Amino acid sequence: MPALKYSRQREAIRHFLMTRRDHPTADTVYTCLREEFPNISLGTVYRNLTLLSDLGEIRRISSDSGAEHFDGDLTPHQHFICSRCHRIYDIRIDRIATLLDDAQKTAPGKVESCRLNFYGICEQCATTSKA
Amino acid sequence: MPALKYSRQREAIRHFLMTRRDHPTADTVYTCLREEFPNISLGTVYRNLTLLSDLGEIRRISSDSGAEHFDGDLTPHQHFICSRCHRIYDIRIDRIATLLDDAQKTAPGKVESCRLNFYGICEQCATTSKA
DNA sequence: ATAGAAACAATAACGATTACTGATTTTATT
DNA sequence: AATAAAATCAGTAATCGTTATTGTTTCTAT
Repeated sequence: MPALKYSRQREAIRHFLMTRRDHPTADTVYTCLREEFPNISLGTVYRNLTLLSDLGEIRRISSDSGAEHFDGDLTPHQHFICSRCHRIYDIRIDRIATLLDDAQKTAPGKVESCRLNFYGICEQCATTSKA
Repeated sequence: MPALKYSRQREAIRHFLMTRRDHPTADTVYTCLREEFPNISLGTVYRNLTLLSDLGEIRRISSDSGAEHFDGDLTPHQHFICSRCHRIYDIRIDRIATLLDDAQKTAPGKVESCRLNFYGICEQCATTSKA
């Protein structure tokens, strides 16, 4: 692990994610940051997103359906993903620790974390489709 | 939903997945089926994998780290994914129904299913890295 | 046997991500 | 403050997984 050197771009990416309640993709981060850094590169965004998530400062959400999403909220929570519009909502479940214990009983290795996504149709899609 | 017409390729793909205990990617399916169908196309494999998972006859596993994996085992189970070698192991957790109920309490929509993956280092990787 | 529809093989196209290159910024040292 | 080494950058090309297209083959119902 090489020493991290400060970079304005990385700080901006981190800050951007912290202030968002949704879960942007790399491309969204890129597009939004171009206002502050008109010639930031998409490669820079990807590199720093990977860096930050390796450091555990942001979370990576594999939402399935194309691109990965990123989450600056590190408090323990899960996601409800709408199967129609693919929006990602935060939800909170207790008992995650118990889940990990349960899994450890039969897992062929040391269980370190879990990822728990729920799927369904969100209220917004449910109401609009009734029309 | 158009009527499904029989195809030898699709049956072979289904059968292949049923007889595997690991969780092959589309590319693995493709490579292995080429022994039986020397000029099967990768597009055919993808199309039928999508078809079968839409029909609910196989499961799609978003393992993160590149390609998607497919699982012919429909019995309720979860996966333990090694963060080092990315192998996917089956594990079984009860209480999934309870989880869905919990999620429904705060979810902004109708919860239909969940995907629960556990992450860690598998025993095989743990022992080999000690060397 | 035959005609229409669905599935096919082959290949091109696509979107997301990574790798490469030479220029710029940061940091440590004078 | 000037400078040198190293990390990071912007820009771009390349890669990878997947999907779409096209003209041919295979099913299935008549």
